[in-house]
Amino acid sequence: MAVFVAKPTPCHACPLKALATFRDVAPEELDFIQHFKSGELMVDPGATLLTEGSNTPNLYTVLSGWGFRYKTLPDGRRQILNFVLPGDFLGLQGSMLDEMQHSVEALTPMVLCVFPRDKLWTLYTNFPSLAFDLTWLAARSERILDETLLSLGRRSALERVAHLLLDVHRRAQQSGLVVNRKVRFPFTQQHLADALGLSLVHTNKTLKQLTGRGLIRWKSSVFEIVDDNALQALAKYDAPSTGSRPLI
Amino acid sequence: MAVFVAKPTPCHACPLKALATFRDVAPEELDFIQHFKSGELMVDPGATLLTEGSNTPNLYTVLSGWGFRYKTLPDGRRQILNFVLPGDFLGLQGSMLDEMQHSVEALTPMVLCVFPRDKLWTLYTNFPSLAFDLTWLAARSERILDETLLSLGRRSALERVAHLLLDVHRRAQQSGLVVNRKVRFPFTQQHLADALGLSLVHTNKTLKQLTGRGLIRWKSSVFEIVDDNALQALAKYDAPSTGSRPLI
DNA sequence: CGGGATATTGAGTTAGTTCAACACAGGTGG
DNA sequence: CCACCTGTGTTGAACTAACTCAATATCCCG
Repeated sequence: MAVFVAKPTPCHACPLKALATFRDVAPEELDFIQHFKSGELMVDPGATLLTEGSNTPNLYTVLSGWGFRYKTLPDGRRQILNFVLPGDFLGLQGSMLDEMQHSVEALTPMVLCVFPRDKLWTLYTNFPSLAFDLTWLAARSERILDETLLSLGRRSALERVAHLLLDVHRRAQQSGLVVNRKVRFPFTQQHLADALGLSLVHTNKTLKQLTGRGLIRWKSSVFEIVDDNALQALAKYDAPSTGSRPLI
Repeated sequence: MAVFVAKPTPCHACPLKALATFRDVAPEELDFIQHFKSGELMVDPGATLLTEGSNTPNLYTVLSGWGFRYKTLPDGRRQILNFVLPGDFLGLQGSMLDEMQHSVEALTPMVLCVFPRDKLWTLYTNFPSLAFDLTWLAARSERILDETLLSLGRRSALERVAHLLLDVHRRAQQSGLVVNRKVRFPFTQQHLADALGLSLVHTNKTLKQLTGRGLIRWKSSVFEIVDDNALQALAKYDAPSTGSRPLI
């Protein structure tokens, strides 16, 4: 299910550091992060690593693997808020406000960097640059949510599917998961549907349409964008530029 | 349109401090906020105070008045991301990431506290408690967006309208705008529709239904919740508790 | 009192849903 | 190695929630 490792990879060998999108970290910042980190968590696919209504004592950075953040209604309807990829930061809401109001589930095996919440305050007092990074991360996910909200509220199914695929693809690319224009998508059409606010059937038909028009290819979990320009035009997609992102 | 006042109300007389939901601020924090604040901005209804794609040199706290945050698609479709009430903080995305990706428009005359972005870093280095507050605010708006996303993705029109009304009502209450169970709503049904991802006509019909069932009253801009319990049950509404919020 | 914005209502249309059947793939046990 | 089983994907048909169009009513302001 989920295994905690107290003696993990040291931060100076962090796999995320290699990625182009991350900002340079000063040695003393890295030292602090290392000190802040209590261990690593390894999670199996399908496991729930954060639960709505509960109260985690930890914060997490995703080192590898995919997951998704979601909420449910009492009768079981599920809305996926966003997919979680390497470099994403989890659990801030639980630490800042009183409790987590969403859940997170793993789609693949995941490795997470674990930070105890009670050391969070030292981060704010001793490392303003990292505190700034945390706010930066929060602002970034807010922006992503804004964009998703626009999609669910005002884009047609076709535009919506196109937009999500473009966005997931771009984020996967930033995490170095796109090889030779191809990514392995670890989620099902049901996950897509729940992220898009559509039914499974209609999601399927819409995907079919995108494939039929020669815009994408998605066969046995390998996904590829065939006609990037056409897809972007259809989705009214603006690639969000954010500058380089923090490591923590 | 918009007038900047350099010599405004001092922070120790801040109208927000009186509200129950705000946390106590230490005198030296208040001094810093005062120092951080460069003036006040008075905005007329209908004026756009932040524009998508632009780059504000300022951050704002809403002292009084209503507004809304929104995004548009190239063909004009508009999605209202959330309504803006006193105590809300604006412009963080513009300061953290490179540019604003949404706009903000005033619904009533608004008074905003203005903070220059270039002093933001001193806040992080000198006042970790306030830096923490900023992250707290970002986490809070993220939570609100999560909830909205669940609504747009998975709630029916009736549930959705009910949910939004409950939420706006609650936030208005926290800002001290609810008197005798009644609030003055400064927005039109078109605004509601754009916030809900529904058409104007359907929003109207749905409101009618809520009124007909005796759940709400909304006549010449005065809004009132008649049957709180029934409305909450219908909306599957969970009142989010956050503890006390920061002043900045 | 007139005019523009907002709200209301009915009628017809459609995008997306639900239901139901079937196809396909991979994984397991006999 | 095959038969089966379960989860996922695909497709058609019928249905409906929400949309668009269009006309009318009401409100507010100068």
